[in-house]
Amino acid sequence: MAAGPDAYLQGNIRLTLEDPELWKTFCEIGTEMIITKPGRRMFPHCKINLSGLIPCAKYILLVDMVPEDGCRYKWNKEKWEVAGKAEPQPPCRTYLHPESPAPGSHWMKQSIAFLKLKLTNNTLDQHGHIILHSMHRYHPRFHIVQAEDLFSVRWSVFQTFTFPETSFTAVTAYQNTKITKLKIDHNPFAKGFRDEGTSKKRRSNKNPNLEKRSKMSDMLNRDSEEDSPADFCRSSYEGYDADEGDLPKRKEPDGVKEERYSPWAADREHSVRTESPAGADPRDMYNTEQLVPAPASYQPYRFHEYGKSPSPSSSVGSSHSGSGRSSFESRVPDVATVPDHDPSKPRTHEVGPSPCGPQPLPGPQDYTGVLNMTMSQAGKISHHIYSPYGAEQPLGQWSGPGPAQYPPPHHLTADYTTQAVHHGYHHGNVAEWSQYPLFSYSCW
DNA sequence: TCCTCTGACACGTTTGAATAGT
DNA sequence: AACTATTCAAACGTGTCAGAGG
Repeated sequence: MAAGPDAYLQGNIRLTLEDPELWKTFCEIGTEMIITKPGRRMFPHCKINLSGLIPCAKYILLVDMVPEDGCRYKWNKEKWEVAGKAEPQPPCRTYLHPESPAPGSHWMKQSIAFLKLKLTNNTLDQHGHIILHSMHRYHPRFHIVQAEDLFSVRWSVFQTFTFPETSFTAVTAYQNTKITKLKIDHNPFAKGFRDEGTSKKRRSNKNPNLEKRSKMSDMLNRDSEEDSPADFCRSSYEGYDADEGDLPKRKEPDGVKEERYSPWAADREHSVRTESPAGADPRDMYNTEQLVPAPASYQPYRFHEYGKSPSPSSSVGSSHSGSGRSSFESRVPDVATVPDHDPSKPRTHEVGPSPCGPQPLPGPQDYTGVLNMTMSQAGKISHHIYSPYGAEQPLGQWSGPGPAQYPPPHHLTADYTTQAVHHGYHHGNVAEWSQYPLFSYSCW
């Protein structure tokens, strides 16, 4: 797949985010994603390109959401402010791409969209949507697992990719009118709300509030013309770092180009990646999280490279090429390996929170998912894998929708889950990985 | 009073079955 | 009879808005 020339070669697998410019546009303002009880799709969508896979080997693609930090936020007069500590994490769920598992050739031949991924704030959700807290910040992680089926995933290599520009704040109603406008402008489903749209009827009925919105919209239009993205960013997040001394520092280093991006992204890069001890565990050689090299502004925040960073020139150069795509390649050998799994090791919190890792989350974490899996360790996992095509399909009913040309996946075992959590992601961000299990739920 | 969340609503897109045409 | 193109309605995905509730 044509990853842009900005993709620097770090390994075999290259993952490219589609529409990075759109993502960045949102990110600069502070992306918000609506979460609803029945579940809401993301916009922009998570859409990626993959290359460097072994054409005949099968892979499984997964997405999950991880908190950016341990804070809750509030929208106060045109900017986000910290509003206290985060609520206990809801059950962590993982979205399995409906076509998984499929050969590398299949994944590489076209873009891979996670269109049906839905976000919800309903902690009792029965549809397998990803559960998030409103007014909290998250970012998606993309996982690529080489595995013949979901059973063999346990022995496979995880490769995880994140894109700084995809971080967002979960909300039940849009807070920033600039985001609303952007969504309306870019989401075809919201065409009816565009100014030039045909829905004058509705808009002409405006109440004072609506009028205010309209004015705001006009202002926004002007803003868009007059303000640089950096200004956008600053206007939304000013004062945000000054609120709580013990909360993650949000201020950008002076003169760093990160100013172009929202503190969401930049902050995460600081807290999660920059200071992580690299390659502390030999297993890291097989399990990595890849921070996608983004435009130059992200460079200082590049995630640890296990002591073998690509030359800055190559990465910087690539990031400037403006290919219109964020991409990243994994350096991890693209082969299935058997993790050095020691079942006697503690399952959770086996390593104390790294001082370099993300802010520890407050309060008791909800490990429902992990517990489900762990308790069923002797056999197949007992929790459900949900399918939008058959809501109540129990685990094991993986007869996939659509691409039935691929053998139906098998079961995930509990052991697999714990491995995924404690081996698949055992690297510098130990606290993060151990707190956010990968496979408490799967769905498609 | 403020903030957050919810559900009904209008409007647009997507999807798939039914029908017509070749 | 088989295939393709078109039509149409239902389902679905959006943001808006008023009101509930803490």
